[in-house]
Amino acid sequence: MTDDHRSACPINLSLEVFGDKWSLLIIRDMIFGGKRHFRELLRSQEGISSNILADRLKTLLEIGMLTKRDDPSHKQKAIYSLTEMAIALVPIMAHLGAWGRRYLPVSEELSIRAQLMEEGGPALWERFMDELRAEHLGETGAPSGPSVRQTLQAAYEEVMNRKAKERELAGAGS
Amino acid sequence: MTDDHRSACPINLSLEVFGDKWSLLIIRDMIFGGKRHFRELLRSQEGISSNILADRLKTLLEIGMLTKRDDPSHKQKAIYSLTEMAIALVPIMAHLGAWGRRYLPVSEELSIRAQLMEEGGPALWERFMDELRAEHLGETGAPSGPSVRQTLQAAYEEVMNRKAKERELAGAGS
DNA sequence: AACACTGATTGTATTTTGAAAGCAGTTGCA
DNA sequence: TGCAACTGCTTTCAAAATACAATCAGTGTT
Repeated sequence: MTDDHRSACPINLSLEVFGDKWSLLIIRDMIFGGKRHFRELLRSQEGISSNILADRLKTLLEIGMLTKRDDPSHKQKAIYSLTEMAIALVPIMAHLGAWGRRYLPVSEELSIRAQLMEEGGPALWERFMDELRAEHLGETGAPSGPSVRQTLQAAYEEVMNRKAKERELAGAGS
Repeated sequence: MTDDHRSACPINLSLEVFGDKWSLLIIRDMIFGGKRHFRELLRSQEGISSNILADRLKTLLEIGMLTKRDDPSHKQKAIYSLTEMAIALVPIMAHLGAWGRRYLPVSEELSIRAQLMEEGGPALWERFMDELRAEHLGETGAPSGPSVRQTLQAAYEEVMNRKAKERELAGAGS
C-alpha cells in the first residue's frame, strides 16, 4: 500500500486517483462503451498506448476501482470489471460531460450521450448504475427494457448517420 | 489557441483542462479558501511549487477559467478571479468530495466541508455559486446571512479545536 | 538604510509519460 | 500441420512534466 499522500483532503485524494489524462477515460470506455478487454480499451477515441493502458489498469486494480478475472472462452483473455467505487463515478461523469459540453469545443456526435445524461438527470444515472451493477457485480434484478447504454449508443449512431447523409448531400452539390 | 485535441468528447476535453494533479486544487483553494493572490495559493495544503503554480495560473487564464487584474492597494499584487466557467465546477467539487469521502482515506477535519456540501445538496451549491459570482464577477444581490464559505470554514475550525482538546486530554493522561 | 513581501523566473535533478516495437503463448482456419 | 491473427502485456528510449532551491527587480514598512 502506498499511503504517502500529499494531504488527506477528499478532493486531493480523488485527484491522486484519477488526476491524470487517462484513468478516467478508461473508466468512461468501460461505462459507456461496455469495454471489458485490454484490446478493446486500446481502441479508444484518443489512442492510448499499450504501456500506459497496462500501467493504469494495474493502478486501478490496486486502488480497487477494477477487478480482473480470466475469460473462460480464451486462456489469454482477461475480463475487467468495475467495482462499486467506479460505478459511483457515473454522476461525476455526467457532470463532467455537462460541463465540457457547455464550455469546451465538443462535437455533436461525441456529446449527444452527455446531453442525454444531463437531460435524464439523477433518475437516469441511478438506472444506469443499476445496470452496471448487474453487468459487473453480478447482481440480480437488472432493469428491464432497452439498457441506458444501448439508448445512448443508438442516439450516437443516429447523429453519425445523419451527419453522413449531410456530407453526402453536400458532396453531390459541389 | 491550441485546438489540437485528442478527441472532441466532452469528458476528454474536460480532462485536458484539469486532468492533472494541480489545476483543480488551485480552483479548490480559490472557491473554498477564498484565496485570490499568488502567495496565498502558494501556501496550499499540498505544497505546490512556485513555477508550477505560475504555469497553471497562466494556463487557466488562457483557457478562460480565471481572470487577473491589478490590486489597487499594492502595485505588484495581482488579484485572480474565477469566471463563470470555474464557478460552474462547484457541483463537480461537491461530487468529487463526496466520492473521496466515501472511498478514500480522508481526514475528518479536511472532509467536514465535503460532508456539509453533500448534506446541503444542490440548493446549497447554488447559494455558494451565487456568493462566488458576487465576489468574483461583481454581480449584485449577494445572499444575506453568513456566507457558505464562512459556515464551512467555521465547521472546519470546530473540528480542529475539538481534536486539539482531545490531544490535550490524551497527553495529560499518558 | 534595512528588511520583508510581491509575483514570478531560472537552473538543475528527478520522475513520469508515451510511441513504437517486440514477445510468448493461444486460437481459428486451411 | 502449418500459419496468420490475436491475446495481454513488456521493453526501450526519448521527451515532457515536475520538484526543489535559489534568485530577481520592484514595492511597501520601519
